[in-house]
Amino acid sequence: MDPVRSQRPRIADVAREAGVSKTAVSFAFNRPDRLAPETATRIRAVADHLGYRPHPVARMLTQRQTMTIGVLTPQALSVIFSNPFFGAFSEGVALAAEESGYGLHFISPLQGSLARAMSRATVDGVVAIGLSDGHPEVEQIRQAGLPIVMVDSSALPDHGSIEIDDVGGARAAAEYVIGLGHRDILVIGVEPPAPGGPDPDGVTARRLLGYRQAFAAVGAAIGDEQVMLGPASIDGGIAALGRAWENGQRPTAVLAMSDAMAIGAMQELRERGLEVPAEVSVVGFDDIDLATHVDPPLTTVHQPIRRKGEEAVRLLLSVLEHGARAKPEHRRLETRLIVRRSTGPVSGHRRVPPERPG
Amino acid sequence: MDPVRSQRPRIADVAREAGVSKTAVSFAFNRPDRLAPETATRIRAVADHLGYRPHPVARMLTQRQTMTIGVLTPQALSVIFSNPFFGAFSEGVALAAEESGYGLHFISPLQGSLARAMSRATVDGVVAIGLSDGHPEVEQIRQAGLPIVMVDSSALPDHGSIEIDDVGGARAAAEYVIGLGHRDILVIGVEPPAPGGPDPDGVTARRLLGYRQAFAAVGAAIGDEQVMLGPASIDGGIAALGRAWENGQRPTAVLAMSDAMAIGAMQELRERGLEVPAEVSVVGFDDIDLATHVDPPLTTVHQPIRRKGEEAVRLLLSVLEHGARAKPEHRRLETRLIVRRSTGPVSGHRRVPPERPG
DNA sequence: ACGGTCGCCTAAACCGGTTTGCTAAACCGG
DNA sequence: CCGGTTTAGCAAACCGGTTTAGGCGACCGT
Repeated sequence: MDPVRSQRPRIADVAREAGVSKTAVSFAFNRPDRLAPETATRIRAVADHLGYRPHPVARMLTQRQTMTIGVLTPQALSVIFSNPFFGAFSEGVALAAEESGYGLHFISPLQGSLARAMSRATVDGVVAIGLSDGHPEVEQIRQAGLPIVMVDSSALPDHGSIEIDDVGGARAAAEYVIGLGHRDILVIGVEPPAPGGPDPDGVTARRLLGYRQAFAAVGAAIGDEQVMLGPASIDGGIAALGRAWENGQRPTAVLAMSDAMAIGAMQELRERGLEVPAEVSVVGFDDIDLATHVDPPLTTVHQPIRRKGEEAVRLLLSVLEHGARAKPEHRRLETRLIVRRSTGPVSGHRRVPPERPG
Repeated sequence: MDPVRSQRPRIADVAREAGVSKTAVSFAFNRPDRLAPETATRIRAVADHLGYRPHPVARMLTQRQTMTIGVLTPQALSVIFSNPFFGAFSEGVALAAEESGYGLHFISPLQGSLARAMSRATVDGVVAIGLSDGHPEVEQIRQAGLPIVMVDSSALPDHGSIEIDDVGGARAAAEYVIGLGHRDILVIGVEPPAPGGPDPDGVTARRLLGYRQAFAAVGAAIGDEQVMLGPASIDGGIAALGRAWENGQRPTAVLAMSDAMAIGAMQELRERGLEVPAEVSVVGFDDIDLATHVDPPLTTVHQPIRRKGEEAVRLLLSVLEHGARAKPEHRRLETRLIVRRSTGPVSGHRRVPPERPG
């Protein structure tokens, strides 16, 4: 018949027990200098004895800050965590957040609705990755007055952003295989999150542009049938390469927009009896840790994934601390081609002539 | 001279603007049935026009729930995200959380203090992975009245837990290599998070026990010099194998407690001119996705990583919803050996005789 | 005309803290 | 002994919502 009144001790309980006011208790925790030393000590002792901890939510409410930053992803976390790229990005984010004493809250569509997830989230600011500008949630966030830093989406002028040189990186990759003599190419790309055609401004579009620029420069074109999209995972790469092959594509080089997909493609090539790089060259993108550890080590376009996460957080924190007066910064990080052993000169002969034999 | 009074519209603003009470506005959002339909519509229109969203923190405070679950890790997120195992585990956690409408908050030591991080965190419950029982934070969490589910630590009776059969899995792995004729073994283990000796109850200890049981059954023993610890990553595996080799160990089989480490070990073996599995067999633990994709595909002990995350969350949610009256459940998931191609019979001869030649 | 329902809406209390005046006592120099 | 300054602590307002307990008028049956 006694349902344990008030599970958790409140500040008033401590105050009563210690024979002081709530204010005193609050001071004992937050501004001990405003209390006689021994009073502060005594209050803390009572609090300890009662097992009292200030309720974090109540504290957030009065202080108007949560000491938490949100990581916003347009895709479900359950799919995004399977991409090693995201793991590395999160490392960077976590590093910067932890060292500044901020917690991390991952925000992804709840029951299909990113908006619903956003309105529940208690964060001081948001790092959004891969969220295209048009996305309605961006508007919602701005209305909520939350600072936001966009990663990998072309920037809106009034919030910070971190980008990489996607076009340049892709172009470098393509130029390299062109230099090796390759002209028959297959592009394996990352499917945009929203099923509704590639977002015109997305990563995929920018990298494709880079590839196309390089080929255009030597008078070649990349047709749509040479571009295969899929999810950014090893299995996605396997599937994409498989589909291309079934469609009759017989490239001498594969340009993948993600290392995970490149690794899948290599594996599927081997499965089909093709040697990498002797018969087919493969280039990835991202330079995830794994890229050096596969066999053969993957030629790929390096981007500073962890640093991207770190800088995004630092940009956000600078806005949080200096108020919105710091005008939004747009930072672009470099990419560079890393040549390893998954690429080689085009072989003089084709084992399986693509057209009529003889 | 007008610093934008009240950045964000409050419920009182909406009430005034719509000419109703705060209560009515609240009802318009939460219990429209208690209002005349057209009143509710009008209020919502006004709210919309003002760009009003209920403040999530205030809402949390009155409803006494945050709709958020915490994932507690004793290590910094910046190190833990580099382990593919954790990515897969998070996938499972995210899947179950998202489908129930819960958000995810990752809790890791802030500036070195897990306790500080915990007291800031606004969550309804906690899934703790790899937190040994003795950890003082467990006590803190209980005092805070937060439900908790422990993953991979031997259970305290009064909260739920998810475990796997570490001992059995390790024993199966060891028995298998014993059956292949191997007697010269190297164990590569996961270094416990806290630098202070292996926790006697941790995963590492349990798996080691399994290995030892199997070898004891054939009258062999695994000496301490045959056990090498390191961080659970590819590089950790490389380093561990390297160190063992420098110490003069010449095993014919390597038992690793993590696939990432096993992959690193394989790579380092190849680096040193040894063939896997012809000259040295390698067994992993976990069966991460990558295990099928390396060359050769890795023989390993499978554990249902994603399901572990899912079930932990479901256990937690059932406590959250049925109150603490549901008595804590302890669930143990199965492990099983998956034989792939990184293991083979011990070769009859040693290329490099370990002792005096001839 | 009257008591009883019902439908719609509100005032006030509450969630659990922090913060802003303010008061009363102690201290201090002259 | 007196006016002024510190010091220690308090009451009350506030953060931004939700929820309880009614109030009030319209409608209804008699």
